[in-house]
Order: sequence, then C-alpha cells, then structure tokens
Amino acid sequence: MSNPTDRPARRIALLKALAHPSRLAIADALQSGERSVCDLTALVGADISTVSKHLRLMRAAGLLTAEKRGLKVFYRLKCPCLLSFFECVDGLVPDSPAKPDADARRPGFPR
Amino acid sequence: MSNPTDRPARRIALLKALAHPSRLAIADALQSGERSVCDLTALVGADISTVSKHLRLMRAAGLLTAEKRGLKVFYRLKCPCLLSFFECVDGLVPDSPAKPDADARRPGFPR
DNA sequence: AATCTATTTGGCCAAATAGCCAAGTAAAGG
DNA sequence: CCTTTACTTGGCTATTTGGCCAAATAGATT
Repeated sequence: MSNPTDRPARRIALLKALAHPSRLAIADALQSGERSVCDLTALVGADISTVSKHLRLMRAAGLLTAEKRGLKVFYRLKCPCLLSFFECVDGLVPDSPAKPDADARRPGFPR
Repeated sequence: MSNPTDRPARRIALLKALAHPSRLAIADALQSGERSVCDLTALVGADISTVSKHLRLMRAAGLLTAEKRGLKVFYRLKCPCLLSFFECVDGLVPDSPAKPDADARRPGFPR
C-alpha cells in the first residue's frame, strides 16, 4: 500500500486521510489557508508529534503540501475543492442522518 | 462513535465505509445493481462472515440498505451518485498520481 | 421435524492505527 | 557555539480493525 499507483489504492489513501476526527478537522481548518504545525496542534489538542504524523499521512496521500519558512512548517491543501468534496460526502446519503437504517444492528434483522 | 449524529462523525463514518479495498470493491459492484452476500463474497474472496461484517458497517454508515428475499439478503446502494463521488475523490488531487509529493518521507524533508 | 442453504453473530488472534514520550534535526538568535 | 523554538522520527503501548472459525438464526425443502 506504500505507493498508491493504482486507482483504488489512491482512492483509499485519500479516503483514509480524511476518515479521522483530527485529520478531518485539520483539512477543514486548512480550507481558510495555510497553518503551521503548532497552529494545528492547538486546534486538535493532541501531542505535536501525533499531529506531525497525521500531517505526514495526509501529505503522502497527496492532500497536502508543506513549506518551511524560518522555523515553521506551513501546511496547505493541495486541492481547492475540499468544500465541494464535503458536500459530495454529505450528499452520498440523502435521507435521515441521525438513525441511518436504524435496525442495522438488531439481531435477526431484516424482518 | 456508535451513532454518528453530528456532521463530522457522519462524514467520517461514510469515508471509513469506503476506505477499505473490499468495501470499495463492494460499493463499486453495487453500482450495477443489488447483490446477495454470497455474490459479494465471491467477488472479494474473503470469508462470508467477514463480508457480512463489512456490509453491516457500510449499512450502519448509511451507504447501503438490505432486503431479505427467500434465503438471500440483497444489498443495494442507498445513493445513486457513487460514481460521481468517486470522480470527486479522484479530483481531490489534481496532479501527479504515482509519486504524490515524493519527498514526503525523506528525513529532514522540507529542504 | 430434519435438513439444507444463506446469513449473522460471538470469540479469538493478528495486523494496522493512534497516541505519548524521548531523542534527533534544523533554523534563528543571542 | 549555545540555546531556544519548531518539527520530525523512533520506540513503545494501547486501541481499533480485519480476518477466520465455530455456533446461532432464518427461511426453504423434503
């Protein structure tokens, strides 16, 4: 999985890169412009090393770029279209948000 | 995380539901219509119980619905728009697919 | 009712992921 | 050159996820 050269693997890497609360929050924050690692650390409230690793993963997935200026490293979204992507995600499931197919975990479910 | 009632949690559940090779393949297959669990088991080549659990997860995320007819349970995509969603995912990162930000794992990377 | 097929569930183990801490690197400033 | 600030990396545990097997459930068939 290290080098996602085929399409499914790249899709999976991208989806995984956003499928975590801290990473989603990071991506969301970066929509309004670049942020340094410690900005983002303050945002998500985890250890800076943890955040750094999240950023590395997102970068490897192709979501982010990094630029070092002085002591700080600024991360930036590579794509301009995250907002519409989120709308696309939200639009995936049109109807009831809170109880998605509520009986999905009842034993002996379908009837 | 069990009942994703807030927006980020629902987004994450949806993204996770697709961020796995078997589940992505299942979603892809269901684009051409409903399939039974053993159809899908043949498709992904894992134990049927494993596939059943993948399906449960995807269903809990709100991606799928299930309908039992006779002995079989048929799963179907809840949304009609998966294809355009995949295009949306692919479009997230416009440029070079094979080596996304190649120096992302070099030590002391930015310079 | 006994059996067969299709599926779900529970239990358990292995692998992947996420977290923290400590140590290392890099640029800036004294 | 020593220190400080900002990050990254390595190492270690803890949690989560994925997978298989065996057992349970459900409807169809005999």
